[in-house]
Amino acid sequence: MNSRTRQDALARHLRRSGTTTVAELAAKVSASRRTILRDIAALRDQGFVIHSDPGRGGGLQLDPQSVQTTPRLTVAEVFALLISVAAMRAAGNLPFASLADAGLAKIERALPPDKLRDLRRFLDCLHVGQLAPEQDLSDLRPLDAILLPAFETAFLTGRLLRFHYRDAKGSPTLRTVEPQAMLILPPLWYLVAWDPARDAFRHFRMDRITTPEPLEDTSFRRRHVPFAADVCPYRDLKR
Amino acid sequence: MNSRTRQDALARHLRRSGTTTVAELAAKVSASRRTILRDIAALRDQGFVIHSDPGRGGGLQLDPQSVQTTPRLTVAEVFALLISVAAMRAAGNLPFASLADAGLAKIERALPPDKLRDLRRFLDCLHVGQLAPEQDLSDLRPLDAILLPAFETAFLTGRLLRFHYRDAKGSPTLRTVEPQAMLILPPLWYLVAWDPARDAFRHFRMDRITTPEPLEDTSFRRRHVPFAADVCPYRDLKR
DNA sequence: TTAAACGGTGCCAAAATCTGTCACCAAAGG
DNA sequence: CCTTTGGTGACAGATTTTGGCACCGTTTAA
Repeated sequence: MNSRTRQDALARHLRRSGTTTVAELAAKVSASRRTILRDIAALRDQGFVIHSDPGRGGGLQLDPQSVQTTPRLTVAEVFALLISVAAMRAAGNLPFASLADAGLAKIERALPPDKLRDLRRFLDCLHVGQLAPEQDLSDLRPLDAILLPAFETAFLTGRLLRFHYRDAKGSPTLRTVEPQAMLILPPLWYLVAWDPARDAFRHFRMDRITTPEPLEDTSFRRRHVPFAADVCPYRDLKR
Repeated sequence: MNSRTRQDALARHLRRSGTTTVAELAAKVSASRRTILRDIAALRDQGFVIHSDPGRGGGLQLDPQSVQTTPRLTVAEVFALLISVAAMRAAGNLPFASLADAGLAKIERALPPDKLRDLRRFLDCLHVGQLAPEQDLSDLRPLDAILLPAFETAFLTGRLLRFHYRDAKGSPTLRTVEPQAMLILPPLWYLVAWDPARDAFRHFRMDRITTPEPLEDTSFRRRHVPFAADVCPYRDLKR
């Protein structure tokens, strides 16, 4: 057994059983008492707080406060979490927001710098507001997981986006547009894009978009997006 | 230099510089070519995807997709994130929910088992629904960060909770109640509790609660919470 | 008071592992 | 053909880890 894996095993055993003795641990991982004591010292160096009581009935005890959770997330999962929280802020007052923010900030800090830049650029295209109450939500459907990576590449590399769209009346069309922004009006999500075929801005409800496909063409320019009532069904648009 | 720190240094250098050769890395950490190649193999074993091109102009290239971020979160932050997402689900359809869920599942898995049990018990007391539209939201205030730890201890250890409350008319009272459940009707949060002084269930809007204080008394019992319109201003209550 | 059970430290030799060197192979490009 | 690049196997020496030992301080029970 490797030195590192043995120390991990010791930490796991300490977490499970409230109190243990050095002899027990030695039997568990089949190592000598001396080695266990050295490993305990190493764990303490790594920041684990391990109380020890000498004498009969004594033993080792891991302070659970000192154990930090270190999940391993992929970049896409971090994207999804941050976008979700951005949407939640739009929904109203977010309880315990400061704690959740602290957690998200830590998650952000762990991103590699290029991914962090991408993330900020992506979130810059995100606008949140409150939906006007008279909106019809009867045909709302859950969003497809394919949308996120497609939108990511389209926004980050500035590509034309082609997709099938089913409008409010249910008639399907194939669109090829310049993606400019995303608008969150919970529970609805919109893609705000310039439609070259119509020479005008259009907003597309995301749950009506299927089979999105970023094209090779990156020749279009960023435009100033007019967030006005005649373009999007929003109320009180704010960042 | 330690074997592990050297491998970390190599990973860092690979992340920064797009393409590198073995010879460059060897010069960087002043180790032999053979050692570098062994370290590269170890990194690949650890899950890093490193492309390699033989021949002139070739070299090593780290696939950024394979780099996982490993933030260090405290238990309270994980609580806050999970509660926030529970609230968000209540707000409507959650975009990219499957990805965010995968991230949260990883975060949960990294929790120590006793904390995970606590978390599940706490979330069991959480009920979400949709607010009836006629509700008055004019005096909505952000929640105090002190509430979360107080509610945590009250629910997990089953203690009486004492707090100051300011009702809809603005008149302040001091309450001592048995906390039974939490109700989320975005953007409002309610504490559902049995009030022994009135011998009945009461719901308290959380943003009207100040200075919560868990008492020593743990003698009360869990009750069946009636989520009915006459108790809570909810619509379509669902888990 | 004594003895046993517990954590903790210093030391040293044996065991295990890591490292560098060397020879050599395969692929790519001139 | 040669050069440049990654990749593998083998082996001896350097380095680290490990286990055993003696010993210390504390606590508790006999």
